[in-house]
Amino acid sequence: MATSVRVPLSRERVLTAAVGLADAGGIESLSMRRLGQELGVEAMSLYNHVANKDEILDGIVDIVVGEIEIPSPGDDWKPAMRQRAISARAAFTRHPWATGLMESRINPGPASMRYYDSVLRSLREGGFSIEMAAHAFSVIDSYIYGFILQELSLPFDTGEEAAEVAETIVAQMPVDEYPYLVEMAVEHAMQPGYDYGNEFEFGLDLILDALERMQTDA
Amino acid sequence: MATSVRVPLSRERVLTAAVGLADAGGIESLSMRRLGQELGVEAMSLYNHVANKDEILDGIVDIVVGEIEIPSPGDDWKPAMRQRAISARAAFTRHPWATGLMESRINPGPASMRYYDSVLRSLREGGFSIEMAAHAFSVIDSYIYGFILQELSLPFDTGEEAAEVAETIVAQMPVDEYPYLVEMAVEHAMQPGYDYGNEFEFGLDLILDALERMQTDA
DNA sequence: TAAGGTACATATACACCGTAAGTTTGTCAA
DNA sequence: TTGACAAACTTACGGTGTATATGTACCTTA
Repeated sequence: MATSVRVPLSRERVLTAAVGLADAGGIESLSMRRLGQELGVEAMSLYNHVANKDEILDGIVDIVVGEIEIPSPGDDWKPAMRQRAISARAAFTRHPWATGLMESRINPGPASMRYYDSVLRSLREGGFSIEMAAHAFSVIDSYIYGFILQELSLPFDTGEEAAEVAETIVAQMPVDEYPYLVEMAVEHAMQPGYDYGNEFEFGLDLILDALERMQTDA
Repeated sequence: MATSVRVPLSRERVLTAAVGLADAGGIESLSMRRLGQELGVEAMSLYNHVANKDEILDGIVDIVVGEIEIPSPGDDWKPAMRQRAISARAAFTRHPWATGLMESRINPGPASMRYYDSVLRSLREGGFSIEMAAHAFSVIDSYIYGFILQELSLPFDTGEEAAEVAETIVAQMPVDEYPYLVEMAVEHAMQPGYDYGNEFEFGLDLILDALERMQTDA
């Protein structure tokens, strides 16, 4: 009688729906009840496929990390690092909620492991010693996540928006108390064509060039 | 009869207690009810001094930022940036919960404004153009927050702990699947004397040196 | 001294949250 | 047909932020 084909739930379907929910309404809109609803199921049914909500959070972070393009064997380390940085920023921009989750998530999933391993491989094959590879990994990764974190905490998305927001903020800011902040806002952030996102590649290249110099000098 | 002197609640007392609660039990232990309890008051009484919980979160982030040593007028930009980076890391290490809050907090408080302004002043007085100051600010800040974020997401605190954790992780890791991860763990992180925190100054100096070179070359 | 206003603490209530425990249902093998 | 098992559902508990309404203690002014 019931012609509807029962599509069974699965860990994968749960996680995919969770990513969709977080994308649509932010991480705070991801509750077990809403997630169940999204899947046409009661909240408690989800517990047949994941141990608890923490496991869901770990899982969706790993999904986002899995979207980052990883270096292939044989790639030159410098363009490879450049590319993976840009790809990481793109992934976290698509899923802004994932950035804040990084801090609280302890258990790396398989995609994260593969990601880290391929980055280290790229550096080691590029001639970095173990210690220098650790240095390079740390500084590049810190920069990537830090930049994304800062970018996401800005109260605007586009350059035009930035100018508007800056204008209203400056208007109600005690100018003589924060003169350099005002200067930066008025003479830089409020200028036409400004886009904070453009800063990303400046810092990235500064770091990559410095690492390259350090490597060739040694 | 009642000899107890009534100490009235205030926004400041609320925020201070909130910082204490978050320090003691993490940010998820900070609830309005527990906070009221801490202050000997019902949860709803807090709303006479703060608009809502978000305002508390904004407020305690600003308190943490206020603990960062800021450059004084006249300081050389490079040691000033170095010092404020180290001081920022120390502040966020004392209050780890604040790092994750940075992403979700939009409204900078007075301490944050003063902090940003003094950093910009240091760079501008150090000879950076507005554009270069923006570049430098972005790359240094991104690095600082990114590093802290990474450091906090490590599942260990000390070098010895790191070695232990690495050992158990590697033991259950498919070695041939993540060879470079294993190499890094065994030949670096598990070595005596290892401490991820030492990476901080390497990356910091790499960035500061690169900025200095860029400035003198120009 | 009395009256009125203001500031702030409280009490109650609502809609949500994660999840423990127990019960029912759907599906497939014997 | 029966039995077993997986997976869905139901109910319930103790927590969350906060809207609303209700005291209550103090200060100001007459």
